[in-house]
Amino acid sequence: MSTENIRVRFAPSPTGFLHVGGLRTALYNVLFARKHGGSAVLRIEDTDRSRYVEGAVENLLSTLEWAGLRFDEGPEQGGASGPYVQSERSDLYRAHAEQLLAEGKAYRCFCSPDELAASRERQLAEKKDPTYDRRCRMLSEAEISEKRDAGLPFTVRMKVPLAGQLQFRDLVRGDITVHYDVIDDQVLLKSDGYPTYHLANVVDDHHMQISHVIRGEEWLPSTAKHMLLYEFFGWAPPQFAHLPLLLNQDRSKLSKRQGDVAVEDYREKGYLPEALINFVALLGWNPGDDREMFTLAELEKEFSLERVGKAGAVFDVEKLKWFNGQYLRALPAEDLVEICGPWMREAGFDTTDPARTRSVVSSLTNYLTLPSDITEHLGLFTGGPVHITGEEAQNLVADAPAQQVFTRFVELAAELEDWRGESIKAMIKAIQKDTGVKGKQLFMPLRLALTAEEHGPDLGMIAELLGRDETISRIRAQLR
RNA sequence: GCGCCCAUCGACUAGAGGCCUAGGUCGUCAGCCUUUCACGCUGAAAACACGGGUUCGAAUCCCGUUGGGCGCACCA
Repeated sequence: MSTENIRVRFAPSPTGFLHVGGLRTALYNVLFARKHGGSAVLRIEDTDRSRYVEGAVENLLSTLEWAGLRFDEGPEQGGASGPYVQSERSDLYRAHAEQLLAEGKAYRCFCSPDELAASRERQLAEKKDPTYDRRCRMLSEAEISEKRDAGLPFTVRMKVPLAGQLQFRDLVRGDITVHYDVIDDQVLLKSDGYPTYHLANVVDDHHMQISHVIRGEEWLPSTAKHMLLYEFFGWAPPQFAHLPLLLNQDRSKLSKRQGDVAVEDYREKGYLPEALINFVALLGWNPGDDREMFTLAELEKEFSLERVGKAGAVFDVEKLKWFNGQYLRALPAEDLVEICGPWMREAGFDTTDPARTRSVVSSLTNYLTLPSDITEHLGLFTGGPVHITGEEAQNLVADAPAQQVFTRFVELAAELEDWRGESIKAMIKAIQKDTGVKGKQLFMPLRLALTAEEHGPDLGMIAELLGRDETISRIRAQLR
């Protein structure tokens, strides 16, 4: 593939939060740009005033930054093709609509939204395809002037050829053919003067010199309209690559109501950006071999559109969790402490002693998929009397061998020189020797006495973190 | 309804006519490791939607069927 002047864009509309599908689209765009030494442009598509959401742009930017995706041009960093917010480019779209009007490639439509809606319903009722009947396309000059003089609001529609077909090549799907007779006379300019997506994205992609349009498959059917517009304007179209959709468990387009779809949701739950990126990168793309763990930098080297699949991919949170656990466990201890800290404090755990906090986190690392999971295990190290529930467990602690172990434990623990995991374990070995109790009979009562749980991290570590006094007191509490 | 697109284990996927007794990963199950659990390790079950072609030979090419998705807004 030619590498000169590769320019791609990610063009979200700020209607709320960044969708994970959007994240993947942004990722693939950035990867493609980096791979080919090109530029990644971020463009805000906010031409729908009615869907404006306060703070959505800021949120979008901060989320992309969190994910580690950097753009070369955009509303924040600027660039030679700005402005990068469509609502600030209205004049440009209007001028181009005027040009099409002047050249007879578009026409004014005075039909009101209500009329159109009624017409649509009528057609649906008659089981016909809901298409615009093009009545305003036949308007005479006189009729047009009359309506304009009357101050009737109008939209600008593109004049789609009545017959024939159009073909274009998609980088992931190959040649695609669309017949003109199924394409509506698409509205290009709304009556409020703002452009529709179709006009704005073509005009902007051209003026921003976008070489490759990498976007979701939901745009595939309307790409024909875009190709036609390029033709109308006499511009060379960019290359298109339509990515397979991200799907719910039931294989419908990934949406809310069926789990989290906002990147922010995952961020708040404690997923690491590295894990999300790695996971989402593999939804529709693969390196061609068995590797699965990829950093952003590695992806930038490996990515290619040729290896993007065509079929939709189900967003499987289970695998995302696995990735997150992998990345969490690979983290340096200090980083993990930092990440888990807020969750621990929120759960009421005292993290003022750095060494102790670090030990607690380290002992629990293997139990974590999400950093918040740590709160479920903190009880092991917090004060208070231990309540052993369950008949079997209670019997185990009350049994003679256990009592022997406890007695000896208390004796030795009081004299143990340094209270560390290793030496505590050695001490337990000594207890085994002294009492003759071993294996499960030895360890389980101790574990129960200290934590009331049958499972958990290394006993020596737990005792160390509990501290000598607390450990002894808990064992004493079980003495009969 | 019409149009476009898609179709390999439950999920993500490898596979570009013989290398396929269909490979890897998540999940599931079993074993090992461990005082226990978790982590880790080893192994197992698990898929080419169906029907026709083409070919000496098809998961791979063609056609059809079925299934699924998306689109058909003065939303993007």
